[in-house]
Amino acid sequence: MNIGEIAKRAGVSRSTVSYALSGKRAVSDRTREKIQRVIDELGYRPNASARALANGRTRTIGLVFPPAGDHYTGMQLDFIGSVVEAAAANDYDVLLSPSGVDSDRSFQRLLGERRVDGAILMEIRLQDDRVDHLLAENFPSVCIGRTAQPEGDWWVGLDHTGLAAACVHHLADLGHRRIAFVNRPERLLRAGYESAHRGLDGFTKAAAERGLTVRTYNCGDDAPSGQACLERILHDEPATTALVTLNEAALGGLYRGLAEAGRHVPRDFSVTGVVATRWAETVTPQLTAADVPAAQMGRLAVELLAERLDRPDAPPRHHLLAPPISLRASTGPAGTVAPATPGAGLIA
Amino acid sequence: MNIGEIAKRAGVSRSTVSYALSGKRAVSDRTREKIQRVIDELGYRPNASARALANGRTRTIGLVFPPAGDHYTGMQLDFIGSVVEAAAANDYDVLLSPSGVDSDRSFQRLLGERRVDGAILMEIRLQDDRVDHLLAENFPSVCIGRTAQPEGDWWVGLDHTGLAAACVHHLADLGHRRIAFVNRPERLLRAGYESAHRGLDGFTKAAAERGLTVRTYNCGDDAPSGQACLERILHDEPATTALVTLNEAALGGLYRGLAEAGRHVPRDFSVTGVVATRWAETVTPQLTAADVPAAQMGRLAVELLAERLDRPDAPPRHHLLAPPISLRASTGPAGTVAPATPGAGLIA
DNA sequence: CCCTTCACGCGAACCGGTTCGACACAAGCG
DNA sequence: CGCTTGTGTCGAACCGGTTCGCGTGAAGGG
Repeated sequence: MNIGEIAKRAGVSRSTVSYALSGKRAVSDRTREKIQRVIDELGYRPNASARALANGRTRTIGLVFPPAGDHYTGMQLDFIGSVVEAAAANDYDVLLSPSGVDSDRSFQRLLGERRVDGAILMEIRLQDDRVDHLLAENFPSVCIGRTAQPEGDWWVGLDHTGLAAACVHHLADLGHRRIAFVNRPERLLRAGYESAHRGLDGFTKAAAERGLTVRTYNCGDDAPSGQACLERILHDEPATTALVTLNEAALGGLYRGLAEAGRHVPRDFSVTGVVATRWAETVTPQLTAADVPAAQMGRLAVELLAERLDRPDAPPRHHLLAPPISLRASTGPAGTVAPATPGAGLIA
Repeated sequence: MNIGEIAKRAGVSRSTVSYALSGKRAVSDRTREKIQRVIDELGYRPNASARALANGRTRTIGLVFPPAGDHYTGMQLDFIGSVVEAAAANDYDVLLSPSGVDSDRSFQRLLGERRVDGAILMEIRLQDDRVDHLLAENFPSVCIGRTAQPEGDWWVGLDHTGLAAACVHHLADLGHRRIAFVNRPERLLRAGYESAHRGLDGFTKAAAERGLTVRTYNCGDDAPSGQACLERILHDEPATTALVTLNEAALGGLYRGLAEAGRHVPRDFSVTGVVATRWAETVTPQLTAADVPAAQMGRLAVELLAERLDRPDAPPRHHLLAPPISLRASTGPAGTVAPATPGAGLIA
């Protein structure tokens, strides 16, 4: 079931079969039909490895998606799904690599052994050795996220600074004066995760601008951590009336903490942040949040990469997205009422 | 940067380099070291396509994960993550294919073009043409889930029938007499999705055994659908006091619906089902549920596949898992109190 | 001292495609 | 009729590895 077998049965040479398939040279209708008949009959499909070896293209892209922590977040799932689908639409396969750093074995396999034509990197850090490495080698890649110096690179990014700031302004406009910021885990912040840093920056600056009293927290990527974090927030400053979060995995826990503290959302306490639509709609009340347009970002990343692969010396391109805040049900005016006490939130 | 270049610089033949690397024939220490030095210096890594072509193994496995609907569910994410990690531990890469059926282009690429050594299939249907196809071709594969006739195949499955029944018994033991079943979307049930069918079966039979009054529902894989579904449940039978669900994506919506109907969980209404730990802990109150041990299942699937690849004519193996129900906070005794009225759930 | 044995290395063939140069043949032109 | 042009096909080389058979030289045994 290889090209030689097809050639033999069709009574032509291997090269003619190849040309009939690729169309790169003219083949007479009669010959082509004869070949096609044999191919259909035998269900022949050209071997991908042989083809990749011969023409240097694997038609596979690598998706480097390090686990953010012990597990994956819902947002990562959305990215993966959208990348895979966009890739399939462009006739690319997607190879997954759970690599966090340059030196990971899986990263080496993907790139060093040329298993992929190009790569899409997720979970970008401000200083990212993977990105540096690829840039130095001029290896075709596109980042979902951007480093501290993204100039000259290809990426699709989210304006975390602006989004976090927008959340602050939204709350300030509603009259909130004491708000908390619930970030990703400290480990990720220390590692230099872009969203954690830029989000914190945007939050801090906007809060200063508006003269708000703020505290910032790191919180594990899971519901129990979220609950614990909320308890800490109310313990540190009971007069807090709102929070902004980037941590969608903790969201359920934050809500639970509020419920247990007797704070009714949104009457006694407003919650907002940067969270993908799908997850924002899962909680009760639905979260007013800046959307993370994961599907769009995945698609854009694949399209940029496809372009870069087609024209190896095209100038770098990028997309910086700043989606709007979707107003749902989790924010409201800072009450003129006194800080809630347990039970106060219970009058429907 | 190919093996010939290395050979030239080390002053040996290409075959010697190959043997030095693979260890399949003796190479003198002196020669090996000389070769190794050149390799380290140039950062050489053998080309994966060439290697795959030569020895017929790609060291890549395919993960076929059709989107369950418009999007992916959290459980799928857990499977993907665990498969990727287990594969990396076994020195395999993972190629993703969003194929639902046999004839999908991506499925053809993966298998027909021999991009992968073997495949792991997710989202199995009772009658599944992908599985039939692979079985007929004796293509090395392992299913996460099982078809109606799983004998003779390789799979890792969950005893959905037993788990759904266990949920029913748990609720019946607590005194609930009227319970609802919230299944996956009707489209998936009609398509023959294993979990939807076996879960429904187990639920129905156990309920009959216990003489319960039940209604079953299909529900979209998202929170708004869950909320709508819950409204329908209470509209159809206001005396319903509990529900069992397989639909983790709808869970947030079910809870919201209960809250809006003024039913307090677990005092007025019990909720349980089959849901992965991570997601069960996200909702408030945390869900009492049969765990879906996704990490373990992914790992087992990879291990089975690795075994099958190493020994092509090993007899079929499988694992049927029946995890216990984790008691959390969402179920309680059927109240002797009258059905809740709005507001009644608010006395903390 | 000769013959066997073994360790080590080399060249060639092969995996299954793609692609280039050459060639045969027919058609078109003066 | 000879010459150019164009069309369709073929053979060979190549991509970058792996593997088999063989040759060489040194060591070991009788």
